[in-house]
Amino acid sequence: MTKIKITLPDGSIKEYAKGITAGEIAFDIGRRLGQDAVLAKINGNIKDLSIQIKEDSALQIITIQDKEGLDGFRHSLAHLLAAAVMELWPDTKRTIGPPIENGFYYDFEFSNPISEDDLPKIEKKMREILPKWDKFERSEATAAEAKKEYPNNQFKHELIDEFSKDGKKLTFYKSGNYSDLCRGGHVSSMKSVQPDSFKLTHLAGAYWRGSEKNPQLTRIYAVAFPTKKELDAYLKMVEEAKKRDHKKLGRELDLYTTSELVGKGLPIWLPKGETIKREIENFAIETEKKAGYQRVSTPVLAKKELFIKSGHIPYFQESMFPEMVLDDGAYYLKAMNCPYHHLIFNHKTRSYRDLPLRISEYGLCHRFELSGTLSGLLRVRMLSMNDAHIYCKKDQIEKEFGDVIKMIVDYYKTFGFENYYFRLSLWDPNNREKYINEPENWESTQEIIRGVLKKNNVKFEEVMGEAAFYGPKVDIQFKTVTGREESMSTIQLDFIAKKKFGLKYADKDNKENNEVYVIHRAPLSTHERFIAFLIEEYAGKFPLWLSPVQIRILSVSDKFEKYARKINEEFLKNNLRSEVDSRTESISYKVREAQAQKIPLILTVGEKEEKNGTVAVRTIDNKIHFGVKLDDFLGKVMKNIEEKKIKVEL
RNA sequence: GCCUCCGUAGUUCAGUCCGGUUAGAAUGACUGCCUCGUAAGCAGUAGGUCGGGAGUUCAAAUCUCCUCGGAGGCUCCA
Repeated sequence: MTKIKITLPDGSIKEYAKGITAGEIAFDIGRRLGQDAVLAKINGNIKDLSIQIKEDSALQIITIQDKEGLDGFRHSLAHLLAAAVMELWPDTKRTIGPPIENGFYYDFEFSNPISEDDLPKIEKKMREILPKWDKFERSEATAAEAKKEYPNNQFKHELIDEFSKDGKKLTFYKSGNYSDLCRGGHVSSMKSVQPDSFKLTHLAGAYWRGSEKNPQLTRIYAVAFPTKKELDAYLKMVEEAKKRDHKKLGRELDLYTTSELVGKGLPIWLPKGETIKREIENFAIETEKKAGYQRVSTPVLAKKELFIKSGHIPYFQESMFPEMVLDDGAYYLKAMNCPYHHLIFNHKTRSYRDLPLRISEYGLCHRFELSGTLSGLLRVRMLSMNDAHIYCKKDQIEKEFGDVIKMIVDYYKTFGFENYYFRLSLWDPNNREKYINEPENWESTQEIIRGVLKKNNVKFEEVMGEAAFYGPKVDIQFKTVTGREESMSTIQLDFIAKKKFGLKYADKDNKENNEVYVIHRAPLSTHERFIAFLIEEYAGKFPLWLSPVQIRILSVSDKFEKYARKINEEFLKNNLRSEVDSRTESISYKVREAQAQKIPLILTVGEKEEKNGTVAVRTIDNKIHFGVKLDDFLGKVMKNIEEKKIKVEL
């Protein structure tokens, strides 16, 4: 029999009979590896373990510990879920069941709707079936054969037609007596799967193939980890994350509220939330001033004609609040600031010397977002945008774009964000009707932006077909503590505004030039979303400069109230946000309450402090510093705020 | 907008499945006592048309329908 040489990841070479499967090799290397094996990477390509190897190859066994292996494990459980559902409700139409970040899901069309109360029943059935399963057996089928497996299931038929294009063979995988159309990627044996390593979590509606034009299916979500220990750890982490939820903390810390009488997606900022908002806004004003921006403010309403001119009507109309008809025409609430800024650009004759012109505003916009998408402060209908538009020539794009990226990185550094990456959204040249027809502009500006990202050495990925219709953009993606990914900041290049608004300037030779590029940017997102991120990122423990109450002074008893008031006056004079708690409660009680309010500096004053002109300081990390000289304290606090430090050190 | 789930004092929750005394608790608020040294002193008082509306019933927080609001998904997006 012919032998083949297999090179393993550690560089060692083993000889096997030609036609051996990767799964057999895994068992040959070690029993444990054989059990944990999920997939094989042969010469860099992910393959099924049952694939026969017929020539000299490099082989890496992928186990449940690897990303691909974990996916295989989760996907195997998706098969099990479908099997359980099909046993319980045989006339259900099954569709697809991929692995996802912490588990998997499977989409079904049930003939009678199920409810979340059915999940334990399904879970029980899965555990009943599990011991009857072992290896996944691969088989091939033609489209006609495959369709027979799914009578009346138009979803599977659609997939079969698609996958069998060009006469390709379809593959089925079977374990126990459950078989499903599948391209592979499973655990080598279900015997290695622990019955308590997964949990069905919730139901959700999901459109077939992600399009709202298609029927809506019932999606069953599950979490799954190789061991119960890991599953429990994950569930615990989710519980912890819930404690940081900005909706919960926003209420507990009196930052914002909502009212049915006002309407959904319309938060009401309370004094403490407003303080944070104002601090962030002041920071932005300061930063933008240094960066050469000019600040404006524009009305929240405008006539319909403005938004027709900008093209937002009808293109963006369904995301705008409906028109208000008055005696002199129809008005709309603005959903964006750009049209106004373009008018500002146009309000006088511009020269090349004016460029780049940077116009900024914290503009209050209103967008009629679908009610189902609203969520706390993360998705709202009232948006306080940290907006600005940069009007520049093509040869200035690189510098301006780069400066905005630097500004964003600096902002994030100040706020202490680390969990983010840049996403460059490009046009799709094969889908041209979606985009403004300026192929050369698309290609050249995308190249400029890509270069800027590389030059700034930031982590970024590229996505084709995600650009706005008027130009490429860069979004900065951020992961919330609950694991959801959201866009935080955005920079967009626009080469349609110049046409819509006839933007132009006089060139050096006094010729009219219409090549005005607009950069839209919102580094600090909207106040609403940004503060939602901050609350969760800091778990409500804001840095001193942002804290709504920076200092609370607790008097040990009535006798020391006067001293407490005196130092409070001193703090207030220095523009600090300080208050006195002189209630005749125990010190423990007052400390507890101040801690719950996450006040960064809790000062206690009694006999010793009054006599020595000192304070006892309790910092947010629960450390107590006794006998701190008042002047020292004040100096350190002022410096900390000035430098926008994240932590307080005394 | 669509799917699943949820809505009871300011807040967190019990009671809802299986309709039946004046709807409970904790915490917060208020009043009084306590004058207190670093995460909860003691006592009392007020606070709820059970999100809103309609229906079924002798009787509805509880069952049905509509509606408003919220959560998680889908689609969309800062």
